[in-house]
Amino acid sequence: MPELPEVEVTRLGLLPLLNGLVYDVKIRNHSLRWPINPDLKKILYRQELVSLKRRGKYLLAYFSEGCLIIHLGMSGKISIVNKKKETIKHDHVDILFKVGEENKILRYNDTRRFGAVIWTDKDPLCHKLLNSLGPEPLKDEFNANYLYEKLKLKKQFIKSTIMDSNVVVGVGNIYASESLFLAGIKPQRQSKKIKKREVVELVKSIKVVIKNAIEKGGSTLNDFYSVNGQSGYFQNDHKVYGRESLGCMNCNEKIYQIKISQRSSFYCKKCQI
DNA sequence: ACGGCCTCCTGACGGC
DNA sequence: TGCCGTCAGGAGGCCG
Repeated sequence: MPELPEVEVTRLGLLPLLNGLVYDVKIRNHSLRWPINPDLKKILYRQELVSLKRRGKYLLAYFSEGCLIIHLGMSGKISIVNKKKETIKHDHVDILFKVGEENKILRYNDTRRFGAVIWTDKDPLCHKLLNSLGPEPLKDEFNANYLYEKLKLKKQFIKSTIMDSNVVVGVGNIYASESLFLAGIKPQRQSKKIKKREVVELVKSIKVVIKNAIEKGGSTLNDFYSVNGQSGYFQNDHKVYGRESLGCMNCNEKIYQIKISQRSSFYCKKCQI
């Protein structure tokens, strides 16, 4: 599920845990992408959750003495539950908080276990997983001049480049196809051959696509508490992703599906040059 | 340094 | 019904 918008929606959903004190940690399965620190319970005990930030698709839970870096991988979900809620398959981690008079549990579920829960007592932005990340797509540092300079050096396909988190964070497989469609650029164009005026469109498109998705996700934020963190933005709204052999929403020509670096990519041969 | 490929893992789905 | 291949929203790591 999680592309950047989903992670941002998750972050917002966790805000009610702020200022909570950890009184227990339960780890049912340590083997995520990297093994969870076996001392995590000892480490987090009595620490306060001070702030919740996001960098790309990484969720940063700052505690009094360090930071928990959480990545949702392909199938990770976080929800807030209470003690009565029974665990289901793949509920790997619970962090139990006392927030004011209430007990609240942060529950991490991840079917495929490509996600990560990493403790660091240093600045998480200096962690090797985060220290070379590119700009956030919605910030001004991500602009046409910046991207054009990056693309100038790149031989790879444009779709691969915009999905490279060292170029810009948060553009996943869906939004890469969607942004390129909106910008009128074929996913298999060589990056260095994209004209400046096309880069201007591409940057605009990425910002629009990401912003829309966050808004959609935000509109289902109420579900966060009641169900299990899943939000509803994901379903429709895709102009090309998953629409192979259907009619293009602009011109009605058929949408093609190709593989680029093993990932499905969708585009319209007529609308994208 | 770069880019392309493989990999981790579970589950859903389609074809035979 | 079952078995097998393929595919899935990520991204680090390895190799040429």
